[in-house]
Formats: sequence, C-alpha cells, structure tokens
Amino acid sequence: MTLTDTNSWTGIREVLLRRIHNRIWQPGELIPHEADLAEEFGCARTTVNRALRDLAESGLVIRKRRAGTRVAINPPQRATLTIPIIREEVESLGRSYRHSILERNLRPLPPMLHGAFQVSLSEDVLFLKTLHFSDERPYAFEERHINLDAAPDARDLAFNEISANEWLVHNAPYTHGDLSFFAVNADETLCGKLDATTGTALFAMERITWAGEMPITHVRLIFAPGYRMRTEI
Amino acid sequence: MTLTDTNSWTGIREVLLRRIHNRIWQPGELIPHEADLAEEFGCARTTVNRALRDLAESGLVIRKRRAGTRVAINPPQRATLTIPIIREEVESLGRSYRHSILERNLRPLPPMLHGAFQVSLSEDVLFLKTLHFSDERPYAFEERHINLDAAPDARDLAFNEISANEWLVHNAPYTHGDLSFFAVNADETLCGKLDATTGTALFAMERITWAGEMPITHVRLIFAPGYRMRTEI
DNA sequence: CACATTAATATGTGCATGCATATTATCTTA
DNA sequence: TAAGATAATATGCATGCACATATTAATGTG
Repeated sequence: MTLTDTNSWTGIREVLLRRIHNRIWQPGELIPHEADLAEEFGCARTTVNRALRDLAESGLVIRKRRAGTRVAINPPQRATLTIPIIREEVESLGRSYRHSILERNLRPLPPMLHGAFQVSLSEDVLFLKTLHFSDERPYAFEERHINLDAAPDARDLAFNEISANEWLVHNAPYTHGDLSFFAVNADETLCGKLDATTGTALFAMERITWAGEMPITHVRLIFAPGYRMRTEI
Repeated sequence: MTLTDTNSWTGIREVLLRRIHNRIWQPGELIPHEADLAEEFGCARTTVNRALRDLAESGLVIRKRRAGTRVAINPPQRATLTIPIIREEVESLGRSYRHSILERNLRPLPPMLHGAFQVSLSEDVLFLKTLHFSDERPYAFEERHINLDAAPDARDLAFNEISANEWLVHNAPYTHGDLSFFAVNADETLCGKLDATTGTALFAMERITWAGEMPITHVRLIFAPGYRMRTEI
C-alpha cells in the first residue's frame, strides 16, 4: 500500500489518476468539482486546481468553465519528442561527432518552398548540403535553406566548425515551426553518402521554422539505415 | 506596437520570451529573480512564478532553487506528437474509415518480445493482423500482440466492430509506454496489402504499453506509401 | 588547508480570499 | 412558444502570505 501524500498537488493528481484508471470515474463522466474535492482532501481549492490543470494538460480530463471537469473519452495519446542537435545525439551515445559540408551556395528559393516561406524574399537563400558522421560512419544527410534576411550573419560563415543546425539554434531562435516525419527510398546519390544500398528505406524529417512572420530555415534530414526515433509516453 | 497585458501571467510570459528572443538576456545568463520581476511588473511573485514555470516547462529557461533562473543554452527542441486513434485520424480528414481483421489467433509470445514483456506470461497472447482503410484505400497495416492477463475480455472479442486499438484505449488504459518510429521497405506481403510496389519505403511506428508492471500490448503499424506524420513546434 | 557545519537565499508549494470569465439554466417578454 | 435577457455556477486567475526545500556561500574546526 503506497501512501500518497494527499496534501501536495502531485499527490492529489496521483489519487485522481488512479480513480480514472480504475474506472471509478468512467470516461465521459463528470467528476466532482474543485470545491468538493478540496473538501474531501482537506486542502485548498488552489491545490486541487493545480492537480486538475496538470491532468487537463496531459489530456486526461477536459475542463470547461461552468460545465465542469469530465474524464476524456478518447485520452489523446500524446508523445513528447525531443529533437536534439545531431552532435549532441551522437555524443550522448558515446560516439564521436563530425560533419562535413558537401555543398554551399546562394540560390533562389526553390518553388517548393514558396508556399512555406510565405514572405516574398528579396534575394537568394543560402543552400547547404551537410553530411553528419558518428564515429566516422555516416549518420544523417542534411539539405538546408537559410533565409539570409532572418540570419544575415550566416552569409559569411562556412559552417565548418559549428554545424548550421547548432549555429542557428544559438543565433536565430525560432518562435514556431512545422515538423514532419516520413520514409524515403535511398536514391543513387543518397546511397553513396549514407552507406545504403539503392532502394533502402530511410527515415526522414523535414522542418521549417519561423521567428514570428519571418521564415528562418528549412531542413530535410535523412538518416542512415536502421535509424529509429524513440520516445516514452 | 502590441501592448501586452503585463498583469496576466501569459502577458508576463510574452515579455520574458521577447527578452530571451531579443538577446536582452543571453543564453546561459542568469535572469532577475522572481521577486525583482514581480516588482518590475507590479504583480505578485506567484504570477511571475507561473510565467517562469511555463517557460521552464517548454525548456527555454532552467530553474534551480537558490541558484536562480537562467536562459537555456541549448533550448531543447521538443515537439508534441498527437497519436490519434486511426479511425479518428482518417475521419478528421473527411474520409470514411473501415478496418478488416486479416488474422486472429492465440500464440505463444514471440521471443522478440520476451525482453519487452518482462513478466513471464502464463499463457498465450492474442495476435491480430488488421488492415485499416481510408475511403476504401489501404491506410495502414497493423500487427498486434495483446496480453490476455492485462485484458482478459479481449479473448472473446472479434474486433470486427471496434478496432483493437480503440477498444484497448477505452478498456485497458496504460500508464506508460515505449514508442518508436522508423522506415521499412515494403516486402511482398505488405505490397499486396498496402497497394505499394516492392521495396517502397514505408513509415512505421512501434509501440509497447504497460499498466504499471503489466504489459498490455505491442503494436507495429506500417503506413501506406506517402504517409507523413506532422506536428507543430 | 581541507573538510564539515551552518547560514543565506531563490525557487517550490500551500492557503484563504476575491474577482473574472465562460457557459449553462432560468426567467422574461414579444 | 420561441427568442432574448438574466442569474447561477464551475473553472481561471491574481494576490499576499507562510513555510518547505535545494543549493550555494560563508564560516568554523581539525
């Protein structure tokens, strides 16, 4: 028997969670309101509120003013992915990291991105092809467009020391972005770079970030064969 | 000029966020403590606390007792994925959903899962192969193992009406799980099921869930060609 | 000087209270 | 009776205060 400290908001959250798991409160059912729970647990309403707010954040209960709090019918299965800087991901596995710039030039924004980079850009964008290595084995291949209006300093950087990924994180923080994951077949070019045989299924990620209205960068990362993105829920 | 209500915790959060974005507080730098900020904004410390707590949750600042609050050096790029029930995902796109059970039988737990399903299981597990359709076109192929110790009622269900996915969400809630994403090549069997040509790169997801110590289910979902998992950050 | 002890301090959390706000239920009124 | 105004109510949030807790800085001691 685990005694839960019913006087802390985390403790109360655990008790409420158990009731939901044990079907004492059925999905869709209205649960007692804050004041009643506060009385039951002998604590302030604020404390119950904190616990319920946390459960609502994780999607387990739905709260509406005046309508009350009810157990979610379809608890949305949320997973928080941590998308690390590649160098850190590699190094955290105890391997050595290195990257190499395969291509670097200025070019007009490719039509594919005109929609995403809604703002009409005055000039060329910086285009980079980078190969990331883990213990000298290819880890991921990166294609990136950088909006020089958003990060003018990038124009003069070679990105040999610090990767564009890392530099941007530190020098052009974004406010929001779109992220997507998908699978691609390795084509001729990718094979050579990623040590794959033609056709191998590769895990890929694409990301576009903005600072307010201003698009910053577009990246497409294709990982070497066998890559898995993991998380806990 | 956007006037931010500096008297609400969200307003204060925005102001702090701007300062971080504008490098008024550099990454790694210690920011004023709650009491000072409260005085500056003319509000209670609790309100500043709420704003800072929120920024800490999103990983933008690191807070330590006595040590104070500092701007994160590598703001971890977190993304929250919502993994919906397939039916809902399909229907939310305005398409009709249908699923069909291709195989259903009891079998011993495959060795591959002995590690994950740590507990030694007394008996067979329920194995299911399901094909999910969107507007009658194949959407995803599912292979699933269900621990009948955790969900005994599943033994007598055909899962023709409601998919195992949905039934489990409602009838065997989990406390935690492992989730991973990767890419696979379509083999002969998959091709037929998913309307793919041999070798096509397919996006796949694998998930194992537990209720406390008790493993509930293992699923492997392979999506039809072209699938993208999207989210905003 | 190295190490343990103690004090100082910033954040974390709980409480009582009051008011704000969204939403539902009820009561008017045409 | 239907539509609109009004009251009731559950959650949301701000405040001021007190105390808990983790961590650092200062201090004392062998």
